Amino acid sequence: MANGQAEDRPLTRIQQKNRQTILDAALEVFSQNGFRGSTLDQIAEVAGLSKPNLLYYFPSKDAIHAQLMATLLDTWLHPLRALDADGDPVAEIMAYLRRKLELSRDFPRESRLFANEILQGAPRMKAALEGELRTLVDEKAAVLRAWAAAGKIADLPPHHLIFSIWALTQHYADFEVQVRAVLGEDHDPYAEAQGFLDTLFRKLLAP
Amino acid sequence: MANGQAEDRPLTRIQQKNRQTILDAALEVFSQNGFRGSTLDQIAEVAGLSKPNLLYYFPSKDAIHAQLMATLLDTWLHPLRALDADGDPVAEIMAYLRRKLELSRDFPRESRLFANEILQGAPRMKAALEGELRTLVDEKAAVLRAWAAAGKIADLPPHHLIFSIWALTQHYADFEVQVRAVLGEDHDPYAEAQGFLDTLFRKLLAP
DNA sequence: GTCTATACTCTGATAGAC
DNA sequence: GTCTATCAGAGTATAGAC
Repeated sequence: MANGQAEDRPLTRIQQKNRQTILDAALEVFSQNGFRGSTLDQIAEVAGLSKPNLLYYFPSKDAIHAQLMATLLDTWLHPLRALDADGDPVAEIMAYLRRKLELSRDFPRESRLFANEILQGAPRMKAALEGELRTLVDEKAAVLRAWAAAGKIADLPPHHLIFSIWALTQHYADFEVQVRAVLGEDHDPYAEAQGFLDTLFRKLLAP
Repeated sequence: MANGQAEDRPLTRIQQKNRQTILDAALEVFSQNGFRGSTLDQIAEVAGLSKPNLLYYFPSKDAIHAQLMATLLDTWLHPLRALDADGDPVAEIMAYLRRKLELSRDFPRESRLFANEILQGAPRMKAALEGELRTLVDEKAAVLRAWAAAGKIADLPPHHLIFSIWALTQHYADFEVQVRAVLGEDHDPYAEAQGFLDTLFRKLLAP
C-alpha cells in the first residue's frame, strides 16, 4: 500500500481535511463537466493542491467520483424517506416538495452531479436506481395510492406525481443558467418557485 | 482553404449526405457525453467514417458541435413560437404542452444535448438564452398575463408556468434512464405522462 | 474523397527527491 | 506529506499517398 487511507488505520485530522477539500473541488468540477469532461488538473487547481498530491489521497480519478456518488444517492433520497404514511396526506406531500426545493437551492452542485450521471445513462448508478431507488419509490407510491383510495388526495398515478416533484424542483438547480437568463436580474427564482409550486400542488392534490 | 465546404460552391449530394451522417453521429455522442466528454473517435465510429475523413467535412470538433447548436435552439423554440395569442387560452397552452412532450418523446437526443449544454453553464449558448430565448419568453409571458387578467386562466406567474412545462416534459427525455428504472418494463412512460400532465395542467389553469 | 502515418498536446498515473 | 519530473496512452488535428 502506498498511502495511509487504504489501510484500516483511522485518518488523521489533516488527512480528513484534505480529503474533504478534494471532494468539494471534485463536486464543483464533476457537476459542471461530467466525469469524462473533467480533469484531475481542474480538480487540483480548485482544491489548491498538486495533481500528484490528489493521487496521494485518492488512488484514482474514478475513486474520487465513486466516493461522491456513494454519498450522493443517500442525500438525494433522504427527503422522500421522510415522507410519513401516518402524517396528514397533503401536508406530507407539501413538506416533501419544500424539502426538495430547498435541496435544489442549497445544494445545486449535488443536483447537477446527479443530473449529469443520469443524462449520461447512469453508468455508475444504474444498479442503485433499479434497486434502492425503485424500492423506495414503490413503497412511497403505495402510500400515495392508499391516500387517494381513502379520498384524502386526488386520484393520480403516484409514480408520475413523484416524477413531477423531482422535475419541477430540480429544474431550478439543473437549468439555473437558463432560468436566470430568462428572468433577468430582478428576480429571486427560488422564492418565486416556492410560491408557484405551492399553488400548483395544492390545486393538483385537491380531491 | 483545404476543402470544399469552406468555399461558397454548393455541396454535392454525397457531401450533404456525409455531413448529415456526421451530424447525426455527433448528436448521438455529444448528447450522451457532453462536448468535452466526447471524442472524434467515438463520432467517427458511430458515423462509420475515419477520423481524418470527419475532419475533411468539418474543420474541427468545435465546428461540428457549433453546427448542432445552431439548429438546436430553433427546433427547441418552435413549439413556443406557435403559441397563438388569438387562440383559445386553455387549448393553446394544452397544445403547447402536448407539442413539448412529443418533442421529448421523438427527439430525446436533442433534449439531452440541450440539457448538457445548460448544465455545463451554457458556454456556447448563453448569448442566445439571454437574447432570442428571453425575448420570446417575455413575449409569450405577456400573452399569458393578459389571459389571466381576462379571467380566462388562473392567475399564475407566467414565467414559472412556462418553466413548469419545460421541466415536466423534458424530464421524461433527460432522465429517461431513471424513469425507466423506477417504472420497470411494463409501462409506457410517455403515454402515461400525457394523461397525467393533461390532468395536471387542466387543474392548474382552471381560473 | 478517403486512407495511413504522424505531429503535437493533454491527461491519468507513477517514481523518487526532499 | 508534498513536490518536480516524467511516462504511457488518448485526443485533436495535419501531411501526404492513393
